[in-house]
Amino acid sequence: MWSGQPPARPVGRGAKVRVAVHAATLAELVDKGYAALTVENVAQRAGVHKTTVYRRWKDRESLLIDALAEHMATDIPVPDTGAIETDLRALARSIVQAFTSPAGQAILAAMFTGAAHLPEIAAARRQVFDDRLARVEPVLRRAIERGQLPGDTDPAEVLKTLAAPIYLRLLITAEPVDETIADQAVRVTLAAVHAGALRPGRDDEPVGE
Amino acid sequence: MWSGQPPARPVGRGAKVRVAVHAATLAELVDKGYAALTVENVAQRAGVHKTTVYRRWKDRESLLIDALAEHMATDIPVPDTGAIETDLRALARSIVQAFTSPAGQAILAAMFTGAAHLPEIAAARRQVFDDRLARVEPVLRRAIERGQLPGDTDPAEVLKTLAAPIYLRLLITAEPVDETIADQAVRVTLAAVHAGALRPGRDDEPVGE
DNA sequence: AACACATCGCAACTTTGAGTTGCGATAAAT
DNA sequence: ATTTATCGCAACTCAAAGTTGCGATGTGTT
Repeated sequence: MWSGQPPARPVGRGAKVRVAVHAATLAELVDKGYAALTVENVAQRAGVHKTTVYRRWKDRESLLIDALAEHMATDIPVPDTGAIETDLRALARSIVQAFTSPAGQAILAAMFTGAAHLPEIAAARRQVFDDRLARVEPVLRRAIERGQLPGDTDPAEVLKTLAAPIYLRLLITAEPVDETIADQAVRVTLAAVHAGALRPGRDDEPVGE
Repeated sequence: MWSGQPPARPVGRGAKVRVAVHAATLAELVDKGYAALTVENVAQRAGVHKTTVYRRWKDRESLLIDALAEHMATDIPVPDTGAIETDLRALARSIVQAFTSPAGQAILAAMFTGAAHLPEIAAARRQVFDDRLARVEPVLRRAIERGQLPGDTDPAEVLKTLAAPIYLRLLITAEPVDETIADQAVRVTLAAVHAGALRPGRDDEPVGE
């Protein structure tokens, strides 16, 4: 939305304001929460006037989405240890670590429970997940080439199976989430893979009837 | 919060207002969304004045929480077919059906993505999940007694493993959710159970190192 | 160094919805 | 028929979103 070419000549001032407001937005989000996130407070914290914020961002939601999107754009490490078990464990633990810090909690709340009803943030959320999926897919491909996973394993399904129990605890049951949970997710995922339950497009599998 | 004993004598009028406002709240939620849910609109839709709403509920959030809690209090069917596969499939499909209707979508959005940051609704959400867990636990107990599941299977873990991939798709990846997903969740869960990955409190299990 | 122009600060708005208060009207139980 | 809690109504206060016009400031150019 703001990734267009910068206005012809003066490119100097905008960048600083941009990062200052982004930082202030996330900071306010972390210690006030989404509900109490006012544009005035963000502006004041950024050392900038309210009007300036509205000149750069359409409204409050746009600002928040922009700040979250930029924060989420940090690359995640893609493990390559030579064994699928340790690779998956690293992935699961990185999810856990990303969302258990105080900042992670606040961002999670805003990202997945705060402003989620509007289509833009839903799209952003989906895109974040898709990006990570694409980035991590080689891990599964290599495991298949090594013969550690069945050849018809669906990488996307594996990663969803890995992530799902973690997000369930983060978003719904609100249990403490730690490496124990991550490791159990790995065990469940590997059991499912080796049982052939994560192959693509198999809607005709027996389920018990 | 409003389950106290009714005021001594006149108990007639309050009940009708209560259900009317509840219904109006959910109706407004469904076709306007959480963001556009105003007390005035709810009151008007319920054929009641704004002030009356504020006399019964502390604020907007309390009203919404109360309405959602009452709606969620409907009992879900507890399957008992004699086979764990069909029991689990029925459970998974009931989750899918509960949240794929238009009303279910709106309620999901409010319950898990709309007003989730405040502690009361987080508690309500957790409680709803715990309730269903308790209600459904006999299904797993019977399966263990029948010898269809290992004796040290953790019922809570089984149900979380069953529900997690469905919620992931509902809340994060926003994929279409149908019986196909439910059935795959069953396959994954059964694979995990039979591999012994869903036993209680086993933090010392090998994961690949 | 001086100019030009975009951006910023500032104050004064409008609008909207939350939540409150006092009073008169209404409906239910006795 | 009377009592009493509840409801309708209007008139508030308050906070935050979002807007506008103008003067001040900083940035890149000549």
